[in-house]
Amino acid sequence: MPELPEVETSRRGIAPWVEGQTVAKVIVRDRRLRWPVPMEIDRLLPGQKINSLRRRAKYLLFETDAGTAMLHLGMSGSVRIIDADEPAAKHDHVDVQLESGKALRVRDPRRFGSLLWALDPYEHDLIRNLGPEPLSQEFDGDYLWQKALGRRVSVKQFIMNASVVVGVGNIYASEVLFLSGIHPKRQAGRIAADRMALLADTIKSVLERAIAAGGTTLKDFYGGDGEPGYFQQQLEVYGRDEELCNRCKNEISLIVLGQRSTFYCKRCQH
DNA sequence: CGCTGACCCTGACGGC
DNA sequence: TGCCGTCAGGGTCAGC
Repeated sequence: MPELPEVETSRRGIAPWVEGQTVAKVIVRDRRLRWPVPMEIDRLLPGQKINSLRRRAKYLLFETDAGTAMLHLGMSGSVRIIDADEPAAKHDHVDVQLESGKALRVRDPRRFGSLLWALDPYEHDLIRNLGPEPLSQEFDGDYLWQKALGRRVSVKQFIMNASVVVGVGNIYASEVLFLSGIHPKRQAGRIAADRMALLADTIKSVLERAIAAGGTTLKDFYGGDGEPGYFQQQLEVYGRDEELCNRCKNEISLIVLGQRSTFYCKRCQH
């Protein structure tokens, strides 16, 4: 469910409710996420003030003087702000209660997400070796082109590789390649510099556009379940196999690359 | 080092 | 109504 735009939208939505707040109590109902929720979360977080809520890749970082809680939403995770006494439903695995009387509730049916603890999250094994943020200055066509030198993997798998660039999930990978006119199976190392520049620019603009859209439709962080659907009307190819390409009216194709569904237009992408 | 495929888990959905 | 197979937007890891 959460791609980078949704994680960023979640961050912006909950930040005003948690930043500067002190944690009153932590309730872990189910420790079995991608990795077991470490005891530090229960032991060290209470009493700490959340200095800031940042995002690195798809991790939400709750920074305190004692350390940082790292939350990843995986495939099916979501977070929202609730009244602390609201009854928990199935899959509501963790509550972080705040002194304001509100609580941050983490829900994750498939439990592919994670909640970890680090003294310095930027040195954590899962974050240390990540590629640049797509919306940062250091990510551009030159970087992508350099990074792709000699790489034979498909460009779609290449841009979805978090050590290349973070935050390009399966939906936006297909979208971005369509908008760039690049065939998803094309080998990464066989793309000319000018086309890589277009690809990098398209990644930035699509993610920015999706964040902007998310900001208007994921507004309800108390009651709602955060179901997306907002970008759906703007999708050009994702989930549209056998429908017609908006640009050339040819049928959109579906293939599998790296075990992930991949949508593209045979006529528009080369 | 680069790359591939198995795997983690629950729920939704379509076909019968 | 229920059962079964398939699929899902995340990522790590072992092994070649």
